Amino acid sequence: MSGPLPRGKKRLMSGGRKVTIKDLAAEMELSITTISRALNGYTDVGEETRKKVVAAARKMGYTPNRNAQRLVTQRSHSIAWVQSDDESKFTDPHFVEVMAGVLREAQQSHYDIVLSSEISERQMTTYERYVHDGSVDGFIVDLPRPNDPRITFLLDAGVPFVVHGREERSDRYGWVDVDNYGNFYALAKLVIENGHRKFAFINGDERFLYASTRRRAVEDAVADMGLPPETVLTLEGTHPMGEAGFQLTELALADRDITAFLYSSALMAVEGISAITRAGRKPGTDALIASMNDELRYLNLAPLEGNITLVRSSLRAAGQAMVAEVIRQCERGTVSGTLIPSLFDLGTGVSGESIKGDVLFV
Amino acid sequence: MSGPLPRGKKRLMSGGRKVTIKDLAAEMELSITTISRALNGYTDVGEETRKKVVAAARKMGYTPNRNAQRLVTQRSHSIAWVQSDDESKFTDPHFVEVMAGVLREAQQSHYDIVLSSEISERQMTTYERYVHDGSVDGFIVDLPRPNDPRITFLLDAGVPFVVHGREERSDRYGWVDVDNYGNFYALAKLVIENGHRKFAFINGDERFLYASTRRRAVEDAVADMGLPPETVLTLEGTHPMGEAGFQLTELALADRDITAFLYSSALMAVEGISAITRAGRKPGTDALIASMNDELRYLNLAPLEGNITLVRSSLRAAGQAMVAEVIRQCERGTVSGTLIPSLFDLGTGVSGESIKGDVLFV
DNA sequence: ATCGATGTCCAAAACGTTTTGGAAAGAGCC
DNA sequence: GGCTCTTTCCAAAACGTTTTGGACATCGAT
Repeated sequence: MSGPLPRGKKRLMSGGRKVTIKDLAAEMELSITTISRALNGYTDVGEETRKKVVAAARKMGYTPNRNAQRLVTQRSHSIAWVQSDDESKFTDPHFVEVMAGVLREAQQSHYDIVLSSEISERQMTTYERYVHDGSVDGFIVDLPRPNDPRITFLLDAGVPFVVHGREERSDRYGWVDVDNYGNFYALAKLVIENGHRKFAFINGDERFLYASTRRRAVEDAVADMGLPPETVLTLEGTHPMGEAGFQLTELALADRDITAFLYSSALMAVEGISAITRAGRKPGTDALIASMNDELRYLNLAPLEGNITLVRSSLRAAGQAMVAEVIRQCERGTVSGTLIPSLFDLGTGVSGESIKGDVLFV
Repeated sequence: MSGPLPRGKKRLMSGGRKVTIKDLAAEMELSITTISRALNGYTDVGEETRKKVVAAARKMGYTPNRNAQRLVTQRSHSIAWVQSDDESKFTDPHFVEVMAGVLREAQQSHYDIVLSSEISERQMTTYERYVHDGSVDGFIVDLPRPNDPRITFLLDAGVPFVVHGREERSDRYGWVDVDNYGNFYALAKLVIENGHRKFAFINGDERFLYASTRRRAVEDAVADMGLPPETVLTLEGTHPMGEAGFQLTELALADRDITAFLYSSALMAVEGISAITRAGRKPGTDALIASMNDELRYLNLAPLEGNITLVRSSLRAAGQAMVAEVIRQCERGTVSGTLIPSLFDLGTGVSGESIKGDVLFV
């Protein structure tokens, strides 16, 4: 009992070769032109022939060779996402959340995501290579910094890309962003309006624009409310992890005048809350807690519900929007910005009464 | 003052075309054969010409078209990693840790990682497509289940792949794994040898092999030590997140006979410890805590140091080993398994004395 | 009958590489 | 001078598609 191995679908020609368009053309006694055009839905092939071609293609297990397609069409249907290989950034849980959105949208649009990591110094060479060797059609740029060289390069190269965030040049490129300024201005205002005269702001890494923007927003709010700059104690977490949230909160707790805590990330907020609890204070009543909530799937905020004021925004939605934007640029040539909506969930303030606030939706 | 835009490096020919090997050949008055062979380090081109070719290629900014190379060589230098789109699995922080290793190794070996997510039902179509359209050379298979259809398919297709874990067929494919059985057998034995007669085992999702193997190991250890099965209360976390660690520990705390807690993941352990603390017991003295430690970068275990027995193993190293294995299969045709080492860090037991144990390194 | 549309089909070129199978020139040897 | 061996180069084929620019009927209208 020897012979060819039984396979679910036959996908190989005799000799172990994969089925090509030529095999299909020979089998059907048609030209490869007709096969190609039938499969790609052109109108210049008869309805009956098209059906037969599609059927035969399925039967023989024909799948067009992606690299041949890419070579001739000059489009790869792939998007690059280059990560910096720095410990702090890369293992950030926020990243996974964005990625979930990126991958979902890519899958639905039949694009591939080419992911790579590279140490900062050599990152630009990776971008150059991808631009010039035709392996991707566009780029996703994450966590922009001021005057980000990646943006400079991509703008100059004239290649499609999207940035997760805005800076000076954001009218010239595609971006997806949350209203960092508006959200944190509103949060700081909320804190002050609820009677707090000194509060801590546990921020993210201010080398990144999202964090420096948030600091500016909080400081502006303090100033606009006619309070002195010392009203807010801003502490910078060099990476947005829980660890920093705990330590920085302990630092802030040393100042007994501080009655409210504003966090840049819910990940830091939960750790901060555990520091506050350990210090013998009750979050939500002894201290007002407010935070950005990026909807990290593995972070359970339910136990805190009601005791914390959150401005919720989906990083996953941002990921989806980014891929959609790059694809639009590739296929329609349009460039646009997308603001991801934020939703306010008000919690409780000092001695448990619920927070007053007018901003419910941004 | 009009004219061509100044560029750092000229990479385009007049007309905006990218520099091809033909342009380079024309410029140098050599054949494209010679250019190609010079650039690829063949010995049949003179040393002087090679130097000149390399210099000219750099000067003109020539980068070989990846898709043309792929078409003619029939190798893509890419590896696919298909994720299931299920919430629970995909947002697992352990995944990011593995990915860090995967990307680092891929970058060093000049391979691209093509990442995609797909709902379970349609996952196999994605695999089929990647196998047949030539877009990748091999696959990474994550979190295998018993009789995993992905393994069946890839084995049948005869394409390079590596699995993060072992099952019945693991002598026929490349794998990378930690000694789940050995580690958890040793941990359970340690718990029992230190005098505990009833303990909880907070396991991961037992639909996955790593978790069912761990359960088997723990149960075997209990039996081998001559104790009844009720000695261990195994609780299954449907996903290996903190949340489950908290809730399942609370469940186990209801049984006052339980004096030790064994966790499948440090992520669950920290949450469990917070539940134990909340219940008024002191981890490390009132209760023995033991756990697997996958070295998640964002998880700070320092505060627990000394009070928890950990078996440490790097998921990042596993990621690196996986990529290396797939590449070896592609380039050398060899298939092999790699066991990632584990290190025991002993903590303290009941009333604070340090844990007794003979297994220090697996 | 002729002409222009219309509906189907196809041969050949093109995409940018690598590889195969030599060719040409010189060196060394008898 | 003829022979082989090396060194250095190259023309042409091949990889598997898509696209261009027709060809060839058929059909209606003139």
